[in-house]
Amino acid sequence: MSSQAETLKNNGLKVTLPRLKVLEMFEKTPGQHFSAEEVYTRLIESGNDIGIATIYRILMQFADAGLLRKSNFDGDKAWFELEDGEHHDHLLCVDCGKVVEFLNPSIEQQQRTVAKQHGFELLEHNMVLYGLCGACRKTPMA
Amino acid sequence: MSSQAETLKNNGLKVTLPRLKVLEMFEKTPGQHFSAEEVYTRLIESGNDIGIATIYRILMQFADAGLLRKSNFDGDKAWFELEDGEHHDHLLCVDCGKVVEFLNPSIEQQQRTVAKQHGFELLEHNMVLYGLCGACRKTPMA
DNA sequence: TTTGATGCAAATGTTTTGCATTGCA
DNA sequence: TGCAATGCAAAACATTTGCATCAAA
Repeated sequence: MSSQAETLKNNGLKVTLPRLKVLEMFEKTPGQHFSAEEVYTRLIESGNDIGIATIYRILMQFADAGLLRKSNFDGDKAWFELEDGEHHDHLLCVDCGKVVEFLNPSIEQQQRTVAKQHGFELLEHNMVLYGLCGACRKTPMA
Repeated sequence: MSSQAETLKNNGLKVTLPRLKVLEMFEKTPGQHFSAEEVYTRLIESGNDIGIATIYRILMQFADAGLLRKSNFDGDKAWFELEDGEHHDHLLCVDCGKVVEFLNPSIEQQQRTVAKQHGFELLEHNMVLYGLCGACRKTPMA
């Protein structure tokens, strides 16, 4: 049995071809983010016969199972990435779309403090920093 | 001329009835957030004749002009609030939807540091903390 | 075999757009 | 008057869902 099949089983998901293909795609490209549409296009182009609805269902299941992480970079469409077990936030270049993952313990600490100050129990958070990456700062858009 | 008319003019926007009504609605309820649909419903219920498309156009213009601030609490619809000139982030109760605004200089500082470490010029950021407010912690959902 | 997964198409919810009409300056 | 703003309806877009079919256990 493939390692992907093992992963699915361990997460209580029945092993099916579409699920294997989606998981495989993410594991082939560690550290990258994809929208549902992108996952769909890639699989279709790889010769797989799969529907966009199935992609959405699988991505949601994987996110629920903790295999994938779902991010919403503002009002835009949702992006998915492999969950590496380690929480992190995102730094996004508004020019080229480059995404950098980071983890800042000091910020995480302060977030808990802020929540506490307002009587909240912090469950999770979403933080995206928008800026210009080194390359795009040197070559501004025409 | 009304103060709302002044505000519109000062921001390079022609003074029209729909714009006045939208601005007035926000200024009447400081510190509150509304979706486009909510703004629409409120104005209709106040006896105004206005289209949803106009609401969207006006909200976008106001956000561009810096009069309003647009927030996307995850993949959900967009929310708008009066821009008070002071940047702040949001703390949201996942149960009752209560929104608390906060500003934490230490986090803001760390964000700049993180961006710098990765060679980015920080332009802006989006941060939403999700949790349970005091009231909802005491009376968990059935 | 039997239940759950899939694919398709249609429905949904939010937001945007084309276009004829209206209304500020 | 003239051009921008509006209202309506339709389009666009991401996402979800109903349902008949298919496939994994």
